[in-house]
Amino acid sequence: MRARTRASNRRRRAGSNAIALSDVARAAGVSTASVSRALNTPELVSEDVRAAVQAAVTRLGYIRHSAARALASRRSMTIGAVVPTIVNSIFSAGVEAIERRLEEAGYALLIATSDYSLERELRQVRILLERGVDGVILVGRYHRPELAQMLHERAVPYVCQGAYAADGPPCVGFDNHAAMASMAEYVLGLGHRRIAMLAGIAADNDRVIDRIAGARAALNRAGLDFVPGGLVEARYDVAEARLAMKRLLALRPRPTAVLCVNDVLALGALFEARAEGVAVPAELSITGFDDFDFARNVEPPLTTLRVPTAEMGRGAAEQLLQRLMGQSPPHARLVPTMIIPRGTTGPAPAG
Amino acid sequence: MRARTRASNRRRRAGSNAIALSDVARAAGVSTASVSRALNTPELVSEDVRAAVQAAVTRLGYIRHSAARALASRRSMTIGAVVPTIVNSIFSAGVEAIERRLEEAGYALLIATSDYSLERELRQVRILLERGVDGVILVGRYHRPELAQMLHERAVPYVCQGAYAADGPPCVGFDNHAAMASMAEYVLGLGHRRIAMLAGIAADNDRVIDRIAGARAALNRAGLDFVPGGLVEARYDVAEARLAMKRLLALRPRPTAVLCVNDVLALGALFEARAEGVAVPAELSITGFDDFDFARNVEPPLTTLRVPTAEMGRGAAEQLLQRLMGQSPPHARLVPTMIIPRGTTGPAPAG
DNA sequence: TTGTAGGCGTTATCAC
DNA sequence: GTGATAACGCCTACAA
Repeated sequence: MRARTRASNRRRRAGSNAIALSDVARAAGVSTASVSRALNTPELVSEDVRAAVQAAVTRLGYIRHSAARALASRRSMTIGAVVPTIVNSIFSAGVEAIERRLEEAGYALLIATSDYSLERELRQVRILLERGVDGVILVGRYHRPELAQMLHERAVPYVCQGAYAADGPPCVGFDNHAAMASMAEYVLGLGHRRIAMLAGIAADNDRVIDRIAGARAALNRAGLDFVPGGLVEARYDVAEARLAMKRLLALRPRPTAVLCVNDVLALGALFEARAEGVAVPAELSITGFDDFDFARNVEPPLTTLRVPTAEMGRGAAEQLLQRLMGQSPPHARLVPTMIIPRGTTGPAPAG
Repeated sequence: MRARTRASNRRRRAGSNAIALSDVARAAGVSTASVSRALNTPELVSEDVRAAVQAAVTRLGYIRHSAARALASRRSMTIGAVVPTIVNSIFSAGVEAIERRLEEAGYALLIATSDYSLERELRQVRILLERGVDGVILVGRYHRPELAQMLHERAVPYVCQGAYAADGPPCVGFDNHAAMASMAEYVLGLGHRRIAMLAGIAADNDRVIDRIAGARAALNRAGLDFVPGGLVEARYDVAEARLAMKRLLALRPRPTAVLCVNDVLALGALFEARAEGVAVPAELSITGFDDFDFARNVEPPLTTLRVPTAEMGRGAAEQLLQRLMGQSPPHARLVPTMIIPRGTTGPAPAG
């Protein structure tokens, strides 16, 4: 019965009809170790072996089994990212940049959404850890304390994106407080004194909290504050933004400027103002935050603050990769932002 | 030397300081098999074992090792999705819906982008296969032939999303040809005769090709065609759309209606028309496709065709999950679309 | 440079 | 219901 070949023997088992590395080894007439080396560290094998393995691989259509690789090498070559949502183009652009960079380095991206909930973020990280990710990318400064602990216990490096903090965990981002403060100052410089703010839901969201605080700080320095009732929150959704904006437009005296926490809200504000017949920027100035695709193309084009989303995503991926390679990149990286004055802001109306 | 405990013994090795299932077994005073069962098929173990294992798991902070599970069970509990890009909210909303459904079922989502290239899509699928995904979700009807072959060889099920075809591989989508034809008919019904089309890049893109063909077929049935020079392509980007729209607006006689292949292009067209002082819809009607967030909120609100993006995503995930569970869901599922008449369309101007 | 062989952490097949 | 134990497919000292 020695006619029973290894192939048939293999096929007998478990229903695995896939080509394994051992099949390649046999076909190439070398050991499995050599195949592994030819594939992973080709510079360590002779030209002959490399060629034979290469030929066998293509002839057999061999595809590596990454679970087995992960188990043996103790690295999954997978990175996990948890973002609030990918439907907001700010995050999706960041994720796409991350994916691109990781792909170049041979890593895959496991994606999860937190829905702006720190609780959910924690759960997602746990799942990612089960999946054996080699690193994690998060958004923002606020996280459940258990999160850092879990990551630390497993020695899984992580990078936070979108908010700069010199002291916290590694990050790539900017100072939300300062950025929004500068926008407030810009509007103050235009002569506005009755200023309101259209914010996102602040709960659990450090970016929103920092931006609100930044704007308020700038106003305070000028001896002002938001107009009474002039700080409203809305979900990141044009319809919600319009509703919230309606409340701001109903204030008397009406604010002459509305600072929005992001561009989606700003467009909602702009649409609502137009629907209500309020002239922008003659009667009312509106500012956005992010500078996404539509910002420069609406009428009038939106004054906003440019955030280098893709650069942050790529930078976060880069930093993680470097850590994974045993390097020690700068702990925190600050990316630049810039106010882009366009058509939705103008001098405060007289009176 | 028998004082050398298993723990220290374990710690000695390979740097793996993670808690393993065997540690849980020891702590709970049961076999590894029982732990595995208590975790995966709790109904097969006694109440005592279940409780002991549960306690040990939480006490030790045990996290399962999915690579090992994948290797042993031959299932990675991971699904791969390849989409053109996630920056377009149509796709990101679909991906988010997919992720949600998969999460409920305990699957993780590996994401990859094709950048609208079938070549790249094929490469990405190969990578996903290396990753051992249990299933794949794709977009559209057009794919490299090698793709189906690879998937078939490995017996990995897949579902295509966003385009309905009764005969091709399993899919969840709608008939792009018919949908765009209905939109063309709607515009014809408004009395328009000089009609143009702002399309996406058609190469490799069945959705775009079908939509163009659908519109043309409807026009043909009315004895018409696009106005000469009235079919232009643009990347899905507001700025590009405006450029393309500029060419359309320069045609003489000017078209009275422009059918856009999606909402992003339609907004670009709308912005450009407004910038050029062309009244919408009095002088020019514009239609979109998708009904994304901004569509109903711009001024005037965009007439478009609603596509149930999230439903398609969820449906695709659902179909894949059913296949994975050995069921045989309907091979192709048609989701409904609907024309949403809003403010950018009106009767053809006289003359 | 190449091969041998042990082990990575689970699951699944057997007996009991 | 429970426990041994052999895979699962690959990597990586270690030896040659």
